[in-house]
Amino acid sequence: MMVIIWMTCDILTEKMMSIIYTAGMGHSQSEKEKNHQRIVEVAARKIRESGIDGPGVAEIMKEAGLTHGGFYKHFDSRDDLVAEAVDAAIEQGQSDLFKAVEGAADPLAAFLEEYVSEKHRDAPGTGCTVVALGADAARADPRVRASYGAQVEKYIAHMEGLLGGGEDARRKAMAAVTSMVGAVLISRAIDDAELSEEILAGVRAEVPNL
Amino acid sequence: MMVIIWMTCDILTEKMMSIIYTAGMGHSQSEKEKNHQRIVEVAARKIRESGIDGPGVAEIMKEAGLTHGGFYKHFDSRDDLVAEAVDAAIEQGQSDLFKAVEGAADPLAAFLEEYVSEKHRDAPGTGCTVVALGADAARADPRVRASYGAQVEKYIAHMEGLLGGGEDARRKAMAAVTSMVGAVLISRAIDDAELSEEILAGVRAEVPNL
DNA sequence: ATTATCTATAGATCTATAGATAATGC
DNA sequence: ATTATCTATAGATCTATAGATAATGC
Repeated sequence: MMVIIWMTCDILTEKMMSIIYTAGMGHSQSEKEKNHQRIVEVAARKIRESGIDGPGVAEIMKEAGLTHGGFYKHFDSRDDLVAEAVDAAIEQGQSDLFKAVEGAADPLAAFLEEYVSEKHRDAPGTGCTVVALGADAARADPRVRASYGAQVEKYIAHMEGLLGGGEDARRKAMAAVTSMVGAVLISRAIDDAELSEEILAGVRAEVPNL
Repeated sequence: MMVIIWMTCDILTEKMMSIIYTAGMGHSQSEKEKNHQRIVEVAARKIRESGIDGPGVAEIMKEAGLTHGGFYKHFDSRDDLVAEAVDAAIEQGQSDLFKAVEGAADPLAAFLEEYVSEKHRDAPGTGCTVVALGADAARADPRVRASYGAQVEKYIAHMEGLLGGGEDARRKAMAAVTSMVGAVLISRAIDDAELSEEILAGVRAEVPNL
């Protein structure tokens, strides 16, 4: 999408010209970096929505405002994009989550309300990658599996802190994380809206009792 | 695969001829039913291993000992096969699970040891469909989502019984089922073998404390 | 005659590449 | 001159179909 801004002043500096032209054509190095980042961001959303094999290269490029032929000047292969996109998806999903709960009076309750929610269920494209990749991750590139594993470990450590010490806090944290991930996964899959909500509410209520 | 048995006796009855021929050629109605069932069974395993979109029609037919052209005399579309295969996968996975734990002294412990196990983790093709379809189910045909939801409800009801009554038994059962599903899902995806086993062991140990 | 399966292929994908085009940056 | 992107296409899929072949079953 190219937006042309007509200016009433008579002089366009070289810099301004450059920005306007490259916004549409994109042949400078700084534009390439922005394009690269946009491709990754589009892919990070679409693979969470449609699975790792879901979106094609042409579809991703089109949504990033480019044609599919240019893709291979940015990435050696589709798998390379996926590896980058999974990392971006993990980072964005975690960052949004932590931002939403920071400073909460009851951090555990806030974390559960944010994660085990209908809002999260209905927005896989911007949500947690551990849920969204589901069974895909087990069949994916080693890089994807490594990133996935690191993120799971991070969630467990975070939950261990929220559940407040104790001898078997780590074990409880693993039960909590698996339950939260399972709840969002299942709530997305089932067609019975009532059961879907009941499962989310049930897990939100039970995890603090672990 | 066609096995021809050479017999030393001189007389082959019509019935015997029929069996030998149709085993290879398969043009009788009873053979068609067997072929249909074999296609469904192969698909039920392969979609749990590779996802709903994973195996192609040709690949499934080949593994069932047929050529891909004949597929559409058995099913109107690939989606129709998937809907049937998901039901078969759910039935087989549940049946194997319940058979393995029936008559156990401690039914809850037996259920957990069977489900939240490395054996289950390493055999998705014959395991629980709720885990194996993961995020695929959310994007699938309404028939698949309906079957998936019914199976989740069945697991919750079963777990409610195992956790032994109580006021919030159903809520605890939902936490238990989501944790079990999440644990097997995550244990399959991560590349760190130690963490994978730790998560399974942790959930096995914590679910009875719910 | 009917039908279950086979061979062959149409038409629609999808990943990746080749060569042209139009910009940047020395 | 270099390079980021574009158009066009090769080659490999995949679903679905058409018509031939070889069996069943009246």
